[in-house]
Amino acid sequence: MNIRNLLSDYVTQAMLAAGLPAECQAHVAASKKAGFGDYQANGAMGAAKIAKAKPRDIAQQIVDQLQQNSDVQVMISHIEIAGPGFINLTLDPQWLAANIRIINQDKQLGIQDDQPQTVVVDYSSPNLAKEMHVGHLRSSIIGDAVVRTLEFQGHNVVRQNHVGDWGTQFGMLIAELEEQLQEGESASLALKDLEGFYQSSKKHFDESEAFANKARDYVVKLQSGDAHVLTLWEQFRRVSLTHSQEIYQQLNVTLNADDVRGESAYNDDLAPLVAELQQQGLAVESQGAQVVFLEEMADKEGNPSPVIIQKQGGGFLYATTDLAALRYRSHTLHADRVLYFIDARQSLHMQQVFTLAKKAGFVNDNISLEHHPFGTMMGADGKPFKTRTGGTVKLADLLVEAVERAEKVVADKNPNLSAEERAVIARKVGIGAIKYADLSKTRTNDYIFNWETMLSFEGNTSPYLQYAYARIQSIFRKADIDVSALNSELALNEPAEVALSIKTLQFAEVVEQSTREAYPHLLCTYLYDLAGLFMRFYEQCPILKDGIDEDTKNSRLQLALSVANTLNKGLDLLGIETMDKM
RNA sequence: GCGCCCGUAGCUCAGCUGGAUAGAGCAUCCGCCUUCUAAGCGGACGGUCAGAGGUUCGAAUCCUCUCGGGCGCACCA
Repeated sequence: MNIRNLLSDYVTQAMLAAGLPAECQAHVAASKKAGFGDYQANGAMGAAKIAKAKPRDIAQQIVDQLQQNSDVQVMISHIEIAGPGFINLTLDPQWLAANIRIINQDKQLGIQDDQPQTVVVDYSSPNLAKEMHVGHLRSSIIGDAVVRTLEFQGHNVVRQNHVGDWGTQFGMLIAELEEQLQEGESASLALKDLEGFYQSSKKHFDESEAFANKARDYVVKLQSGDAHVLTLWEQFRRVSLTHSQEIYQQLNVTLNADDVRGESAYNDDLAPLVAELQQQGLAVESQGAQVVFLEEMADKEGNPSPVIIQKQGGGFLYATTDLAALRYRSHTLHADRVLYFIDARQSLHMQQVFTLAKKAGFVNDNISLEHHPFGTMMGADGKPFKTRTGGTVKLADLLVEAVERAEKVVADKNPNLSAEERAVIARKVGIGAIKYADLSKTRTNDYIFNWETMLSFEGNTSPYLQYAYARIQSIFRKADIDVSALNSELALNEPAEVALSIKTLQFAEVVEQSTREAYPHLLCTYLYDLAGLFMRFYEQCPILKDGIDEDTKNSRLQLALSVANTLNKGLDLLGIETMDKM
């Protein structure tokens, strides 16, 4: 149940019934200020211009029609026209109360997408040659939040972890691995420190001519399918994927081994793909390379945008692999949408690949190809986030630090917890804080990573939301009844109760918008507002205190339940865990 | 040079398809715990929405230009 869509439908019907042209839009939105109703329809002003009439007269005609609609009569308690022609709509508390009861009986919290789509989501996609670092954080957690939300809406989501598991650097790594294995190391032990391994093999490569030649030879052997080299490559790949998988587990990211479909998976498709582009007359030789010139993306002077799909030496590039992946995603996975959560710096590349894929017929006509870029994670100095010594921050280290810092705060705030409880809470709080700090910002901007603001746990942070949830659970424990079994009439008398009910019932609107635009921060803002309204309700509307009659108590318990369920689900969609105590 | 993104309170950020008096948090200051968890609540202070034009009933939001910042632009991914 989506309040805004519902009202939008009613207002649109009313506008048509009032004889206004179909092009007129209802423009329904939640009101920003108290005193302007709960929702407002702003379409009368625009319609007045089209109909060449006075805005307030048009508004009155719309209102007259609305008042004849029996559904509106149930839903809306008060309609007024204000200012130049705003139509302010106040929701009926009884209608709100009835809907709170409905969502309390519904695991989907009133959310059901009527048109399930197949959505392929490309996210995380680390390079297996190196250890996962902070640069992978945003893609992994933003992508995962959108994936979880799409699945909750009932879409068929196909995760694609397009890992970097192919290319020239693997010759060097495999050669290094071979040497260390000969010294009696096991693969998993040799690769325990993946970052160090990469550096030592790079050093080896730079310093030893013999080793460098071997590395180059292994690249060729790898690509021609040499059994020995392939075995080494598989060992390397397996260990590296295990590293990633550990990170996903700690981060509570839903990717697993089945979702991995790396660059190597498209290896056999690349040569035929280039041949096909040549046959279509799209790819031409230029300076020894195979290039497609896209006039669709020409610059001011009309110079088409070049996409190199094969190097002069015959090697393929990531554009080629991405094209092959796109074809697979459209023709084999039958995607309606393909979402890419990739750094904003890749925008030009993504646009080229999308344009070319459509032009060459590698994707179906009505597919939606979407690059959802994000900015860089910055340090407090406003420069890309690095360690004190200027190195790359490993994701594993970052997560450990988050949990350690959280544990100190948890111990400080609540000394009554057992060591076991404290450890579990610290993990959920620390990981949640790091994820929420990222998810709550508009993804397209760079964002400044700051331990202090993130773990101060005040204001718009995940602990605030988790705390709101824990407070509600604490009430339920104290009430000592099965709150989910309650199903009596609610009475929403206090302004804090009404405001909280409305916000709770707006969950569906926010979920819809956040997947449509792939913006999890909309969900964060919503949850923060919801938690804030709950805190106010908590202060103003006692539930279990003396002097509260049974009906009021049961009403408030049910309202609190709807909030708890919404907070829990909302945080779950962000990949953040809740707890009953903290 | 061309292209993309960005510029909102001292700091970190919201501001939805143009809507009514631009909102939070932090910081600063003032209140509220013999407890439904103070990781909280209430209040105060704080803005020429980078600047200039334009579009219109109405612009932080759309268009143009200027300034300032970030990032891309043929054989790495």
